[in-house]
Amino acid sequence: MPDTVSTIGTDDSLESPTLASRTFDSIKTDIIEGELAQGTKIVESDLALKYGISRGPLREAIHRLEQIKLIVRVPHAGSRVITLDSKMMEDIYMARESLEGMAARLAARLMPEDEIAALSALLDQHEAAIGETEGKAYFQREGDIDFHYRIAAASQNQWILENLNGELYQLIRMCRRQSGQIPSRAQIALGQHRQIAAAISQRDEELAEILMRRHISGAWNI
Amino acid sequence: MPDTVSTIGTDDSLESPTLASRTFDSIKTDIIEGELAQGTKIVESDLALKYGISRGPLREAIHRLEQIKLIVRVPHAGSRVITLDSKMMEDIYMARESLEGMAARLAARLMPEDEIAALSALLDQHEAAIGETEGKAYFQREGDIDFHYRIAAASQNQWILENLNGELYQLIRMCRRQSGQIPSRAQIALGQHRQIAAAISQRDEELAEILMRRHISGAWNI
DNA sequence: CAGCGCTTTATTGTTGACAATATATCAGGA
DNA sequence: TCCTGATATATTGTCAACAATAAAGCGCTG
Repeated sequence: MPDTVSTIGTDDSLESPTLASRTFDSIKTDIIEGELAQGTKIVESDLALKYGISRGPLREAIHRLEQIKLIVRVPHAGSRVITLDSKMMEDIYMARESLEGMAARLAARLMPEDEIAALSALLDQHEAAIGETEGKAYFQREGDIDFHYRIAAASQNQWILENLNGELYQLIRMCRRQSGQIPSRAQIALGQHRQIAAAISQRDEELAEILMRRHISGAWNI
Repeated sequence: MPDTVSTIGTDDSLESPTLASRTFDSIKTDIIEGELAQGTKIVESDLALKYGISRGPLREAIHRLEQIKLIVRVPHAGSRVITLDSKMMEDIYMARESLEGMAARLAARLMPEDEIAALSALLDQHEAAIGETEGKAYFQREGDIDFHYRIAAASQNQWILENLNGELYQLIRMCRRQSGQIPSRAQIALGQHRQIAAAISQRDEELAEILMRRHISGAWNI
């Protein structure tokens, strides 16, 4: 399942044109992957040394990471890797619920027919993947985000898309990856996805929004 | 109406501890106020000279402004002040609608009784202000945001609060201030605010959310 | 005269040194 | 012993010079 699945859009563009940009990507994955543990103190000189760059670009990378909320920074004192707690995750899931609900509504209004068909095909892929252990792991980790990403993109709302991709999905990925919580609800989630896709296909905005919100709030599962 | 009204929380903290921070605030208000016109090319050396600082902190300020979406920046090419178009404002209002709807729902669940009373008092102030020309101008410009801010704060959802305050309200203020569009619906808006406050007071989450969403989407008026 | 390519210029990206601030260490007194 | 205060250290904030990139200007050729 090569190309239909790589739409995750995390801006991990290979070969960014600027040092700060590349470093930003590196640190970001390091944090999400858990290589840089939660709460770790970030010392600019150390990291600059580690990545073999000067403090200037590194500082820019840190600032961007702060905006993404992967790093918390207090002036003159320093910065630390964020520590996820359940309150924060709850906040994030609620924001996501409302935003993705709206995205689903807009998608029902605006998604082109061919994209709806592609969405359906994606769900077929997922269904095929469930059952195979490898496929299952994939499905529950990254692949599933694809479904949500496509709906966000179909909303044609730049602000919602950027915030979901840029911030919320990152934090959710990080939480997943590190708590190792693999929500074994693949079958249920797939069914809900199918319902949502159906609502979009029928251009039922109201239903699409309700189903998406229920899907997110009810499960804490992407 | 001194202290009950100054809760706008734009982080324009007088005497920020760092140069970059102060410069960020300055440029931000310059852009919102229209002093720096939309689409203006930002030249780092020029601005650094203008504000009497080095390019380092200025760059940090620019990056932060980029995150707030007040500046758009293309690598190696330069940055320009954002130019608001109706599509962007529509996106923003839809995001706001969903986010503030959720905030209203949470506020209905969590807002302490005394804050609800204060909210009511605020609306009384607003009512008194309507009619006086000065008060009217104030009400329709900044004061009204106060109502929405308090609900966002009462949601106790950090993510929603930060995004509303940090980004969305700024852009809306900018749009208002520059298009000079003073929506003369003060009376209607006040009535809707009262309804929302009532729903919160009765702890009716569903209704609070619906009313808030209708208030925002129906009017494009804060 | 239009279009292409080179050279020049302006602007951004990067660097290492310096200044300012906060944290940690340690001595002294209650 | 524990707290208070000053000193020392480490870390961040700021600066000015340097390198790299992209845009502008110019001559050349068809």
